[in-house]
Amino acid sequence: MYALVDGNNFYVSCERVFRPSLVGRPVVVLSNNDGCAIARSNEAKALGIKMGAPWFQIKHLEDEAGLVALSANFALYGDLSDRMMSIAAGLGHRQEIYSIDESFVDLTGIRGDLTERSRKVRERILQWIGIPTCIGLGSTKTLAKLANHVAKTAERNPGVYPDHFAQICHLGRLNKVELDEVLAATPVGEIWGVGRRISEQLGEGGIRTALDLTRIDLATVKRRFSVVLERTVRELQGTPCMDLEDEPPAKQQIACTRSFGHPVLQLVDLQEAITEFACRAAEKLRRQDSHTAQVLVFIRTSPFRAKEPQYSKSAVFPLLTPTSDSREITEAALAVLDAIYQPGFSYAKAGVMLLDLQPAERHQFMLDLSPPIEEQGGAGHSDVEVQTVDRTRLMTALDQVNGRYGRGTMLLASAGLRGPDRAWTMKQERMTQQYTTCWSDLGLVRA
DNA sequence: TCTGGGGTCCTAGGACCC
DNA sequence: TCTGGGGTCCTAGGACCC
Repeated sequence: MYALVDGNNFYVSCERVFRPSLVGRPVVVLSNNDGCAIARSNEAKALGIKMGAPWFQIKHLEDEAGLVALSANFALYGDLSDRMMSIAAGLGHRQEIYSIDESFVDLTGIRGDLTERSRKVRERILQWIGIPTCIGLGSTKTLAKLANHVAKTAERNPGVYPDHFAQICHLGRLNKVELDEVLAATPVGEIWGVGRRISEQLGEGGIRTALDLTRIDLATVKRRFSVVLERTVRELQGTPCMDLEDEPPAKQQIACTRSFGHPVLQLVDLQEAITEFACRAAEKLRRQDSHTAQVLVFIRTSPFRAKEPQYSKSAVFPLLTPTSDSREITEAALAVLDAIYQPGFSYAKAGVMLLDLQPAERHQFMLDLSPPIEEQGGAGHSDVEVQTVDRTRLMTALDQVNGRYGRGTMLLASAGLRGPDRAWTMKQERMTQQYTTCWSDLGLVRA
């Protein structure tokens, strides 16, 4: 049996912890650059605001309906997520943190009333952290996901599913007839792994509900769609096909990409941006103890400004010796930028991606074809080894300084020294405080 | 005027091998 | 006129997730 613990409207709930006046009001959290809505309170959903709706299209609801919009405060959400996850972990023996607001918990070997146990964990998260959650239980991860959907829907839209499923839904306790009723009430597009495209195609074939999907022929699914969808159908039928991943595998690629706050035309501005993205990506790379062998850079204009000339280009720089050194990665990235930059365009977005990642302990040295150096006396380390050690220590020091005194305390000169005055700096006009991770942002209590 | 960021997996097709 | 069989590896693109 698996449980899925999921924070309700997570980013909005995080903001409400420190600003209780937002409870009961329509609230959205906006993406970087205050671009579009990436989290909505129930009241905002009731206003008809869709996931991903551009802010400028819903801004009028500020005056008309009292809508509150906030800039994304990821430092706050990440910290509250950690706290929520540590309590959710107590539900069972093993936990997979699936996203910032969701975790699967393996309930194998847990005895007693699982619904009651889940309810207690839910209450503890609500009381200790302040985040409301829903918990779904099922015999496979896909069914636990479905159960979670049922729990959330029953809480928000009475009538779709039986009321007692609100907040906690244990599908494992249902008999066949009851389970079929739940499946029949669930549109196929709500199933984990069935997106918009596949949902449309299934609909054309008359498959509209989750129940229809469980009754489809497995061989046909595999042939007409893929092994991925076949696995989803099996899981829906109660056969586990996906394991819990309690130890997250190392990432296979690492990216840092941003849309700019203003259009960027000058190469020098792009160079600063690419330097920063490359250094951030390199930092993430070192955190997981990997090296990269390929650096990809892309730049592009805005596809939304259709009247302006469009340009989009990316290219890869292969590194002869895999590395996690910010200087080498930045040098490669800037070389790519030079090669793909075209003057005369208004650039809207750029990014750096590190590909072909490998464990740092695997060393690939250059084949040295130069003539052997005459005996210099003393054994000691070879030049290559000394360089590697120095470089590692330098990068460790860099990460430690920035970790302790804040991002950007020590940086490469090509990142520029203009700080927030840079042409491309993100727009974040509605930012809340970093209440839990920054001393100067602590909340004030007025007596 | 204003439209996010960061990932994963699978498949088809081409290049290449013997 | 007639042109095999069985592989691997890589890449681009599509689908999905939050």
